[in-house]
Amino acid sequence: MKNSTKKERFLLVVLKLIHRKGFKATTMRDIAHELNFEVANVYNYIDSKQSLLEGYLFDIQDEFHKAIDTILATPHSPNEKLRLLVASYIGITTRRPYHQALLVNEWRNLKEPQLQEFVSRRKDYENKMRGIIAEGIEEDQFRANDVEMMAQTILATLRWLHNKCLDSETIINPLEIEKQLLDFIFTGISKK
Amino acid sequence: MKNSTKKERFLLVVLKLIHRKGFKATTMRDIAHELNFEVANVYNYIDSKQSLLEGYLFDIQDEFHKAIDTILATPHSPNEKLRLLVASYIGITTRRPYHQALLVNEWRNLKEPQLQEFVSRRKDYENKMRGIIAEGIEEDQFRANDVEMMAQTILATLRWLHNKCLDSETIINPLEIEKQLLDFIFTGISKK
DNA sequence: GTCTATAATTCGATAGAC
DNA sequence: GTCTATCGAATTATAGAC
Repeated sequence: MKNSTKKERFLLVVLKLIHRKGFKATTMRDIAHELNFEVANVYNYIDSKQSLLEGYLFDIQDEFHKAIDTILATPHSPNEKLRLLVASYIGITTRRPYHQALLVNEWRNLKEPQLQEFVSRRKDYENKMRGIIAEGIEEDQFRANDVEMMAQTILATLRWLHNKCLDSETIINPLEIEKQLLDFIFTGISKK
Repeated sequence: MKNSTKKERFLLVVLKLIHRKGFKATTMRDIAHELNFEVANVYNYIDSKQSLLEGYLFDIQDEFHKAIDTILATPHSPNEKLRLLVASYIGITTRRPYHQALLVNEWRNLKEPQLQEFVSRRKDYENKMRGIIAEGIEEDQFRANDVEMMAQTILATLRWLHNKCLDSETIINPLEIEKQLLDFIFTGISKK
């Protein structure tokens, strides 16, 4: 039983290469060299350089969307939903840090109409997150601050995580990260 | 009295163009077209496309370093130093959002040896910030969490700000942002 | 400082043989 | 699926006239 196809191995090797060099700076020749074959062969696996990027980004974006939709479908309190959302975000990031790094760093390299579709879908995600926060404020669980800024600030803390996953020399512990991040988001840095 | 030289106006126009299109995607032809003259003329203002990026990045990076060094030289408590640091970060970002956006989004496009110099200097900044946090933990002002994660998480919330400055249709109020962000960083999202 | 013209290189992608 | 060979376009940068 093989647990990954040839194409899946291709995609992972190239993903790491693109992460290292940046999407624009990674040429088809770089990709071919990394796989020890010629440029023309790359086109056995993909249609174009652009479609390669699109594949990575919409794939990981979908995973984030499925996660938030699952959480929204639960009957939990806003407080608990936000905790679940943070936990799911950390889970995806620790499982697929290279995809997440690409999502954060390279989405600007999409071309129309994919760029607009990507931004629109991201906006959907953020709106759902704002919904949770707004609900929490209504129910007096969260402080009544600017909802948009709250959502973006929390997302900013989460969008940094892939760096820790990829830089860290030791195996990281998602549960430990989850604890620390939830602690920070919900009660801040002050001791009391 | 003119308050900006011809070169300064050139740099600002090009900075906004690069912010809009991305550094790699912005060609010398794009720059020339934006300024209504020919490609060769661009080289009257700059030596190369790379040196243009280096100029922007090290300029704004310097401003951040001067700010943190000024704060470190004060006799304030760690708590107060961190508040001042956040305030200064917000100040720089609201004053120079395009530079800050470039700093966050395009530093990867530096080439060696400038890339290494940039990363090294950024590490210096982060170390100084960790110092403030570690001191605050020692003095029992901050919770004893992972210092590195605390620093990076706070930085992540700050590194998002330029988006708000540049996207917002209304004039933003730095003091209002400062209040909200300090509130979040120090006491989190929870009501109580 | 502005232009035309072009050098020198690199890029993504394809044709066609095996 | 893999190769050689190459196309056509785009790139940064420079030369030299005005």
